[in-house]
Amino acid sequence: MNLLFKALNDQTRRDILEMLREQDMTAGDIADKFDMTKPSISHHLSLLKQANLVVDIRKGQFIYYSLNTTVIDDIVKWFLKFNSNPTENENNQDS
Amino acid sequence: MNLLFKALNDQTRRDILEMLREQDMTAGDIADKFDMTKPSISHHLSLLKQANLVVDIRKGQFIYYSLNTTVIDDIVKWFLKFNSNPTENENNQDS
DNA sequence: TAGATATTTAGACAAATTTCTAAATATTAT
DNA sequence: ATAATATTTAGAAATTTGTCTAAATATCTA
Repeated sequence: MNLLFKALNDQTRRDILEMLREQDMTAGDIADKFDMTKPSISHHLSLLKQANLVVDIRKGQFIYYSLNTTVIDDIVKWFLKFNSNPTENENNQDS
Repeated sequence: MNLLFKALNDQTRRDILEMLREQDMTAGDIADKFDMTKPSISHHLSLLKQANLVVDIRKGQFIYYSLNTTVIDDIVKWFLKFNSNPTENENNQDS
């Protein structure tokens, strides 16, 4: 969970995920969409990869990045815990 | 979204959320659960509050913290985008 | 009012993060 | 082989973050 939340804690990386939702892209094409150097984007892609949010496949000179949505399922599960009452709780302090 | 992901990007803060899922707690009681000073916990609570993930209510000397689950709905919605194929326009948000 | 308790605010500092430039690696084409 | 293109790695600088201690604020009680 740590790497996952860390990867998501950056607007550029979230933007990359949203772009990859539309279609797979090469590292260079991704970098072209941002006002940022290629090494910086490469670093962001590395963090997304560490979190297993994306997968990369080399095709010749190019490296294609694509979403891995199975991790999304895990994180959604983590959040859904908070929407179900743990012990049917109205054990709250009311005035 | 920025404050939200920022708030979630810390194990201590995620632990606090999980504790508040069970029951509302005072700042002091929360701090007692961690090997960390009260000012540090107070800072974490401040970030959770900025993200609107928790709400605080003073009762006398004590300040009670409790979860705000409406924000969870928003973030889950953000994630569920990634589980529906954009080009084929399939909507699987019901669950 | 004074003292005790609960909590936050302020300021400092080390560690982590983001970004850059320069250089390295991998592949393709001439 | 050499050059060109695509991408990553390395190292450095600026910023942000997490934590601490000390001090401030708020409330309760004797």
